[in-house]
Amino acid sequence: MGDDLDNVKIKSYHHGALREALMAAGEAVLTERGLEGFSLRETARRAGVSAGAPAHHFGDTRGLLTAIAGLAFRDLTEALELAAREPVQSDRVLKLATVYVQFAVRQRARFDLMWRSTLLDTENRDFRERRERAFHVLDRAVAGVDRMVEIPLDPVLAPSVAFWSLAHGFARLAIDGAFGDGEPAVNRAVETLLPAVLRSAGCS
Amino acid sequence: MGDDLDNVKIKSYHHGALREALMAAGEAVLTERGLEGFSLRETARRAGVSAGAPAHHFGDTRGLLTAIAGLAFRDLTEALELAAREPVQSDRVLKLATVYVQFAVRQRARFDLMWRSTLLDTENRDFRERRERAFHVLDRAVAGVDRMVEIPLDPVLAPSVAFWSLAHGFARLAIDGAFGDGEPAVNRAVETLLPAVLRSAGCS
DNA sequence: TGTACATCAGTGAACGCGCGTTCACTGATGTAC
DNA sequence: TGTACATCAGTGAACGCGCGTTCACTGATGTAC
Repeated sequence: MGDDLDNVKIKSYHHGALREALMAAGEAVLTERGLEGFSLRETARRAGVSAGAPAHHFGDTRGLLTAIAGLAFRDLTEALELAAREPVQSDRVLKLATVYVQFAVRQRARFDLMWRSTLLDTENRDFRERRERAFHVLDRAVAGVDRMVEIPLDPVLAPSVAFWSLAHGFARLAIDGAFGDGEPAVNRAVETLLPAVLRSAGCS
Repeated sequence: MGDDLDNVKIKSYHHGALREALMAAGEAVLTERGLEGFSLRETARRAGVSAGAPAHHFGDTRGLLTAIAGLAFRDLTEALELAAREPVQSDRVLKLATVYVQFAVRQRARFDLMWRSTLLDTENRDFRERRERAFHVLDRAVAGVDRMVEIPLDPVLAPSVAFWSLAHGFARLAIDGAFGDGEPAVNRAVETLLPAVLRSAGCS
């Protein structure tokens, strides 16, 4: 049922949009099995394609994972940009942090992947740009000014890096069960503890 | 050379202290290969013992990793306790954060392991106690009071959790290359950026 | 002090597993004339 | 409009790998009498 509609082009030697299909399949595998359980073969299987096919589009596993991580950074940037529109500074910071932490909690495997640099090609231009952009949005929102910085090592960036570290650390601790195991405990932490934490850090 | 001394008891069917030897070997594997590259067989090999031997002491891989993680938490607690002795509040916080971040940076694989709960038996009593104790030391040092809390979800703990998140997030970002790749970049971040970050967060 | 016996802590061989990658191949597509 | 040909995007079988765990076994240790 529904097969007729979905399989209008029942089968053809060439897929047409395999690159996108593989990335989607890869994200599905990540979601279901977690980053530790990821496998290229399983991803190919889900995309309905042989195990050798991905090589044509991504070279190897690292290539595919890097592409997926890049997309995740783009999504995070978009979510942060939306939160950055908040006109009141104190509310903005809380919103920004909440968005960051929610992103991590709700899309755990993708978030894990974004930072597991041993599995990624961190020299990849696209990846680097997208990661950089995420930090810039965050920096602009926190500092209230627009500036161009290559690597966040300048002390001028301290407030932004402080906020970033806080949100990132809270997200990781929540994900990794430091505030209790299971979804309910994690949600409670995000809802009640996170605002208190931001307040006590003088962020609002 | 030296073999005579090291192998006084050249070989005996029973090892005598295999449990400890396996944990040490496991830590060596972690250090050399990283958490992703860990393997039980390799650990047994290094301890000079058959692949089946660890089962007698740890049950399975998870058991061994949990024991190693517990030890890491104990070490972290000790390091934090030392830093907590600092009498001046502002210096204490900076010292505490530095110790936390240095621990993560210098013993990356162990630090990774401590939080990779999918690989650990988080129900293990010893492990839970040691993890809890690390947070307590941190809480006491930051809040300046001694209190008993089970799970850090109470808003009263907000300042401690804020500090914890900040240190944890900074450590992770540094480790994962967000402040630049390679040891020199990471060290520079810890030395110059971290103090600035703490200052801007009103921690000193 | 000696002996029987239970228990403990190892061995080593085998099992089955899924993995990533390679490679000669072939079917489909697009392009030049 | 038709044809030859290059290029592209797949197949599927095979390779070799190291892994964690199991299990019947055996050597060593400790204990009871």
